[in-house]
Amino acid sequence: MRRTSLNEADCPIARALDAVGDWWSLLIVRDAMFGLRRFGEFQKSLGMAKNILTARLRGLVAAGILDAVPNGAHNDYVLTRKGRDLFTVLVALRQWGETHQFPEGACPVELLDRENRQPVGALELRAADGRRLSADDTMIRLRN
Amino acid sequence: MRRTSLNEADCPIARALDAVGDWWSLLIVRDAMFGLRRFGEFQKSLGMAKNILTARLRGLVAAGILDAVPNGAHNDYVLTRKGRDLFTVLVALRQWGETHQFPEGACPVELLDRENRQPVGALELRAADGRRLSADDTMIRLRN
DNA sequence: AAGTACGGTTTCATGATGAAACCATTGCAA
DNA sequence: TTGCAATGGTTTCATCATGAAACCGTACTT
Repeated sequence: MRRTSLNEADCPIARALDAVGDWWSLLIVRDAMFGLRRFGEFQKSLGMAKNILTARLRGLVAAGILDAVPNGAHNDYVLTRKGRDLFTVLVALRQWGETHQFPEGACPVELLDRENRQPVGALELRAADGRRLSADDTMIRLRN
Repeated sequence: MRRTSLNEADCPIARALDAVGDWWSLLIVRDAMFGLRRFGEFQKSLGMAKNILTARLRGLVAAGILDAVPNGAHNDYVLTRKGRDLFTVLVALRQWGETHQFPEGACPVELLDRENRQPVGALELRAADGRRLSADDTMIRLRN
């Protein structure tokens, strides 16, 4: 996959990208979250080369993001807890893409609250005491 | 950069990844958000090849994520609004990396609320009416 | 028994990446 | 003013990753 490995990095962002920072992995996770599970479904949805898909699926399984569960002759690829926890990352990318990669209001896909079919709100970062935080309100600290 | 282009995709996640889905871009943005702005600072921080850094900086400028502002003989690379809005994406990756790519509590870097120096809370997704939402509470819809 | 769909693997050409060398400009010092 | 080093790149080239296509084995259909 990647030439230089970041899985020893101190930064959790770097380590996260080491697992899912390539061109395809997050799209596979997106499709898995939508319900796809078969090799052919992913391949058709993503239009990617089959050998690359094989490599990515193996990588995601090795990373503990997908489980390969035997089903008949072949495997179903289903998200683990770790994989499902990428939901927030996907939502963040989605919301950024909606507002910055489409003309105003032109994004044809919406993420809705299932209960009342309304668009969801923007992801929010809050302090322990509940205040909303922006980038400037935060800082990085190295532990000990 | 990428062999197959996703900038025509309907999915905002795909479009987002088309801009920042490669190995280095989000790490550059992370560093820029931390305050780095000079070519040499990025190169030293990331340890990446200079020609690749050149290509990535150009790509990020072309995508409107960084501005190249002349400073003396050379450029400073500073985040645009669009680039700063990637903060949420970075926080999502950070939180996922903290919990899943390190042993429990072993992540050496913390994101703090600047005001009271406490760790920030987890990113939250909420419905219009304020309910907290998980993946299962949401659905995708194609507009019209 | 033959055909077809599925889930891959193999092969090969080509594009992206990375290391190293190279170069131009600026700042500084002798 | 000349020389030298630091900065910010660009060029070159070897190597790795990607992608298209062909191929293959198994299972299910007819």
